[in-house]
Amino acid sequence: MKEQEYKIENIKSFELTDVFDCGQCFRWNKQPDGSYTGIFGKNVMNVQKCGDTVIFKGICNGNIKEIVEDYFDLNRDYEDIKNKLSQIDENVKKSIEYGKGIRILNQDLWEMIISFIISANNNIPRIKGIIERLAQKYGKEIEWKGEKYYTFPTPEELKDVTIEDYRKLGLGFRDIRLYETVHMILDKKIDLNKMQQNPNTYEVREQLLTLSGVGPKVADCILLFSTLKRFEVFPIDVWVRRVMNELYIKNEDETKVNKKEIEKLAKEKFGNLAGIAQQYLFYWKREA
DNA sequence: ACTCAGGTATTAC
DNA sequence: GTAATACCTGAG
Repeated sequence: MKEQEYKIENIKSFELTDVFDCGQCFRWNKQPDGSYTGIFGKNVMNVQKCGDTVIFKGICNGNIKEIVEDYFDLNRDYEDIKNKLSQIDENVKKSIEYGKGIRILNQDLWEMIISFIISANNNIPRIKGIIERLAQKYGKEIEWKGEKYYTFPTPEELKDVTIEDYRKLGLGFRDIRLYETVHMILDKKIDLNKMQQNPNTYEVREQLLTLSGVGPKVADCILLFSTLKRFEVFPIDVWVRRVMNELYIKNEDETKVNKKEIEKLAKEKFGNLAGIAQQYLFYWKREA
């Protein structure tokens, strides 16, 4: 595989920090020069932005233009989405101004399932560390510019990994959950290809919930951030609960806010764009 | 020492 | 059904 490059001029709705630090991905790292380098599938890539020009550079398993357009969701009109959401109210509008460069990546379904199981009751630096060690130990090495990168391990590559092995990687109590889910998928108790084809979000969500370590929040993150791409879901974590309470519900104790109430509110206000709205609100509240 | 972090599974009313 | 409780780990 040789290095390829792809340049887009006058790009809209694309800011590096917004895309990579809004919480949807775990394997992109900021470089000293401000660009980001990451690995997805068998592609190792660096992304830099100068003015309104974005340059994608890396070694790709295919045509870089096609790969980039798919992964970065470039064929979706985020300007239109932002305009629609901005009309809801001033707070949503403000959150969109803050995270105006967000794009929801098309990330591998399997990788998202495993990554978000690891994310439960955990913090981002540690989540990233665990995923990196997992890839380093069980994924395939790819070298680029003298640096080594590791693909996210496939189900097959995790076939013989034991619960103890996971524990050694620092997974903590999530070790058994990961083990069980890996084997449920290997045994085709859940067929990810079929899941990918199923347009019924409710059914897919129910299937995800049968996986060990996958509860409502993790299921919704998988639905939103993977290639399943269901924008109508609304993952509720501590930050989203906080921002929704502050903006709309105004309960004294945010921890006591009912999830059903938040879900209902999100559906009423954001409809089939709830997931994207969630991302702007989450990022705004967490970073700002 | 102690709290906290992208929740989930288990147990108890 | 809904409400409490434990849970690895490591950074602050």
